[in-house]
Amino acid sequence: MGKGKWVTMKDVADFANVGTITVSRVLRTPDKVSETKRKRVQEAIKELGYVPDNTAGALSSSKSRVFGAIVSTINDSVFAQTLDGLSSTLRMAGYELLLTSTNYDPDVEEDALLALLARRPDGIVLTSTTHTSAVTKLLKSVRIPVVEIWQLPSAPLDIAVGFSNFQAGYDMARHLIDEGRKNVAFLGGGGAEDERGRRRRDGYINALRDVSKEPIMWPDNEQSSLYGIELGAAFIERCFISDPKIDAVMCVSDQVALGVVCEARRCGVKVPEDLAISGFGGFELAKPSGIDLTTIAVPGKEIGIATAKALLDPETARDKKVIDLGFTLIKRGTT
Amino acid sequence: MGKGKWVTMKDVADFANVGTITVSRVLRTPDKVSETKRKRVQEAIKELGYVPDNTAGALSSSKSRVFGAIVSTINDSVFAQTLDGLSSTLRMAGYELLLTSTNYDPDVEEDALLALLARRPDGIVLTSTTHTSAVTKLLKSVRIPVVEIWQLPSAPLDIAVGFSNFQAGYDMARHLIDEGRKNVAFLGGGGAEDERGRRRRDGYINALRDVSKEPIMWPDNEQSSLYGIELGAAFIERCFISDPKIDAVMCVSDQVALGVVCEARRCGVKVPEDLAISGFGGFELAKPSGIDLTTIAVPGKEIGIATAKALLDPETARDKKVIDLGFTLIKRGTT
DNA sequence: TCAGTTTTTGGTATCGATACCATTCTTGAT
DNA sequence: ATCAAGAATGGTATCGATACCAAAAACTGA
Repeated sequence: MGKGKWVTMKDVADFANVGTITVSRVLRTPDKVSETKRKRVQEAIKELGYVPDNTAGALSSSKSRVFGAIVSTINDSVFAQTLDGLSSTLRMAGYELLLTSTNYDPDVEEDALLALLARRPDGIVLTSTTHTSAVTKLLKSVRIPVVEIWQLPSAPLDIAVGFSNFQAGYDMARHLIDEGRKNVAFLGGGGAEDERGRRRRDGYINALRDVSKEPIMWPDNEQSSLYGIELGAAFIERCFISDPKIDAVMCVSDQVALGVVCEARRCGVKVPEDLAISGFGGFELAKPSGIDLTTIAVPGKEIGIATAKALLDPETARDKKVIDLGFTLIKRGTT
Repeated sequence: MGKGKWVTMKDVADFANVGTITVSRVLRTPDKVSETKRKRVQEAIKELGYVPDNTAGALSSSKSRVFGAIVSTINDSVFAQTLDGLSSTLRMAGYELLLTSTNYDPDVEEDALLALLARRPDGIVLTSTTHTSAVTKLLKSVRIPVVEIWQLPSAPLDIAVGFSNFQAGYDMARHLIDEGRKNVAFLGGGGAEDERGRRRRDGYINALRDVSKEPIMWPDNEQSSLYGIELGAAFIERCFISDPKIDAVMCVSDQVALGVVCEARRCGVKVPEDLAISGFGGFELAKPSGIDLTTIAVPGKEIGIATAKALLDPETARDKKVIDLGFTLIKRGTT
């Protein structure tokens, strides 16, 4: 009890007058132990304040009961939902999550992966779908489930959980066109670091081509340092004002759309009469927020939960390989 | 090379014709090995694709090179910044982060802590400062650094890194009063789950008392299910309109403030003439966003970095025990 | 009652690294 | 040339659990 060292399984076994293996069984397969001994052991555990040592267990069973995740950034509310769903589902099953972020740097991904593998995780989650060749090679050589999430890759390494960003972009563009908009612009998504946003933009481009329209994209300069709300605000002033034929803008994210909506209100632009606005992400900008934004709701938490299930039961998940959870286009007041 | 089993240190040693311990030293203390052997070992490592097994290392050295973090929720952009800073700083030092979220449930915290301790982390990070007695007892008995972050506790268990929410609330209230506002309201922060918000509200209450004013708090009903932007939007309609003497509102968060600003614009309320608005959090609602919100910027990332340093060098950190990183009141256009 | 199962239990080897100690090899000073 | 001090290297025990196998106990049906 806190002599500076941890209580070991042997201490518990001696205290309860059983073999160590019996203690182990009480913890892992309680129904294989007689009730008498089970109770005695459980009391001993409580009495001594025993906390099992998983590192030792991992070594001998080669099951770490830990999963590793490499995310581009934690700093994104939709990723965060996924992590929340993932981590809580895993913990209920007795697993933990080892988390690393790369800040969108593929070289970091390689380092991070090596560091994770050194912990011998029972599975790996990746949010990026483009990897260096070293990463791909490593992932193919390990015999653990690898789940790529969010963006569905064309050729999954193992299992993929997510939805099609391309389709999301396509559907939203079609929605705006179907609403009678003549000149639909796309705002954001040009940055090299945002692969998912680019896919949505590709979907938009294809939708416009399908109705023989030329896409209008802003900012055209890929170097633009604006993002989020600021980008949305800048759009009104620097693009919409100077190009008044635009009657709808499809934003790469809800954040951006929020900026557009607020700035439009400030400048007296009527929404949706003068300008229809749509976002992407779908979180808390519904009617009661006063924004009432048309958007695409993404199953962030569901992706986390489905990923956890795939990790815990990879065989079943591999039957499908690609688990498409879809998305929901929510029409609200801004279109 | 992927026969289904991992390459072990012994394989590398045999390949390079050295003892296993030499391989170990090449990885951990390279300058204690002669250059000849070091190079030979490094080549062998690359050749065989050796990835060290940290679970084994942790067992024999009783250093896991993993830190555990228990956060209330990942789903909060300011926490996320901290996690980003924490995780990247730790990884540069060769450590990883084991992450668990409690969803604000103290009972979950206890479970999560036990699960973490089973992994024998080298240190623990907690975002909550109120713990069950079982948790406190456990944390006191372990001989590893425990860092409580964000809200500075009055009696830290070990080390604390953060800032004073009370002071932040106090300072912002004083700012509004100094700007000549007569009736400053506080919006949000009543919920039992949001301890930090409550502290800010306490600071606000004290500031008003100091100038002999009665605090105005909304929603008074603690059960209100509104939060975030929606709460902000609701304030205008349900509180401000019916109580026009209010000339300033101090919001518990930037999210809430954003809702107020947008809804105020929509309803034609002049900001800041009719209503001054302030937020809390300080992220990307500056001038270019079109919102230009007065707020308190919180050193989210710095907290993460300082926490990492404290974990890596607890002795130095314990000299201070409480590391107050402060905050910055940023006056902008809404006040 | 007894052989044949099934259930419960424990002993011992093992996982893959590091700690500790002992040994060998350098190096430099005398 | 010799010895002492220090650097480099390796052998073996060890960390704390689980796997595997074997033994003991309990149960079954004829």
